[in-house]
Amino acid sequence: MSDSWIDRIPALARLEAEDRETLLAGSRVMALPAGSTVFGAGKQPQHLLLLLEGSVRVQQIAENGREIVLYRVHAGESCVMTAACLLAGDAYHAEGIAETAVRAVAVPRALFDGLLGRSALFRSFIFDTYGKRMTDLFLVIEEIAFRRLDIRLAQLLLRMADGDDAVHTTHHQLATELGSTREVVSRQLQEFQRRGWVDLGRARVALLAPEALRRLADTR
Amino acid sequence: MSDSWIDRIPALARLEAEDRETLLAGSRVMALPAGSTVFGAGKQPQHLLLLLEGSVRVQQIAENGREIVLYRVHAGESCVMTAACLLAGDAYHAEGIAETAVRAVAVPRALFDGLLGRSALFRSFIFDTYGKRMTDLFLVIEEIAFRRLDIRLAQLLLRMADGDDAVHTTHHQLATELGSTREVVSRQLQEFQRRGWVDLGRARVALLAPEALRRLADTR
DNA sequence: GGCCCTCGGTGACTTTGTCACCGACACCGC
DNA sequence: GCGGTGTCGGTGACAAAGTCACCGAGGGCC
Repeated sequence: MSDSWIDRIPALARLEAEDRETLLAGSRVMALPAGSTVFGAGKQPQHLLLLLEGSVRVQQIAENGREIVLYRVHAGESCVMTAACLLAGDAYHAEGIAETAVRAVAVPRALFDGLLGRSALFRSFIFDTYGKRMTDLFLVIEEIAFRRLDIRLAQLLLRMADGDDAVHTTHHQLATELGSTREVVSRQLQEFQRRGWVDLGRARVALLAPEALRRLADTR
Repeated sequence: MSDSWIDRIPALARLEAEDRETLLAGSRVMALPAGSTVFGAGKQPQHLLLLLEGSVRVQQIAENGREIVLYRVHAGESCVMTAACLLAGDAYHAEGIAETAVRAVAVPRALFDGLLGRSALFRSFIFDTYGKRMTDLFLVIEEIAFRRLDIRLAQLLLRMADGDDAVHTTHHQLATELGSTREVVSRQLQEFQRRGWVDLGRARVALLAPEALRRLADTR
């Protein structure tokens, strides 16, 4: 039991030996290719997912086709959405997509509930993520309801930039991150380009003046 | 122990005698006047709240003063926000306001965690509310990001109407429910009035043609 | 009556979203 | 190389929503 997947999740590495054994014995490690649908779209999961590697993008899709990214689940985190909708028996209103190849642990429902009962550590691990997701959603609401798009776009570009100050993403993807539409994002990017702040290519935005973007991003 | 506040919460009425006693002994019933701030605005609570009577409106406020109602906690429900932010140690991003006079039970943190461990029933009670809140937030995001305001306003009016097809609310309050602004709501209401669907008075909207509003509310 | 605060109406303007359409580019098979 | 096909992004015209500044009407209170 010395070197198992449990040690990849810091919050769980300190589980008591007994709980650790139960978790290891009862759960199953699975691999998912990039782009696969982890949950949602009607599928009713029977497991709690713990992410070991990769990241999962959770997004909502409206019937008119517009999408918005809600939050991301990263390695070492649990996907409480599955837990909540599982235990509450509620239908999904969002879907999870593997952004990269993903390795995850599937914990069956009964084991999940049992561990919640036995281990205070496991409980606080789960509740932590819960609170985090909640906070994420509050932030999303605040952004789309109250903040200007140009400011949010500037922030997004800075956040997504690689070491060479370039963003390799389509306008459509940027729009989805912001809960907006391609046309609006395109026009805003053109405005940035007109000001000499960025250079636009196919599925690529080069940041020529990150400081200017930063100034905009920092405005209230 | 025959007739206590626990019996007001159906999900907890079936708690085992022992847990029931612990909960009764360790928690405290409190009363709050209408309009008081239940949580938020920097206050860090040390209790989980269970609502016995009344309702609490949870809303977010931006620095520019715009507000949006996120969800409501009703009698018989727990305010998991307090729990989550409590256990995660996270700061509040929302505030809870008593809409009516409120009677609630404050469960200390240690007792809350203990019960989570001992009682599967209590766990599922808490997780149910968690899932419900999550779903509420998804709905809010979908609404403000993707749905037309006139449709949402029509739905809101129908939902808030009393027995006489009248809504006793200011335009500002309606705007807060929708995450919009007073001017926009005012103009939309005037459009409804122009069509003969409503009659407007001070802090009052009379629904003259609920069927017409219903038709609008039902459009995709 | 005078004061003050809340409530709502209004015009001019900006920002954001929608719709329909178009051309440029990349990849693929031949 | 050539043509086909799908993705990507540019565009104009317009509609919906939000912003700003200001105004007047009502209602409670001294």
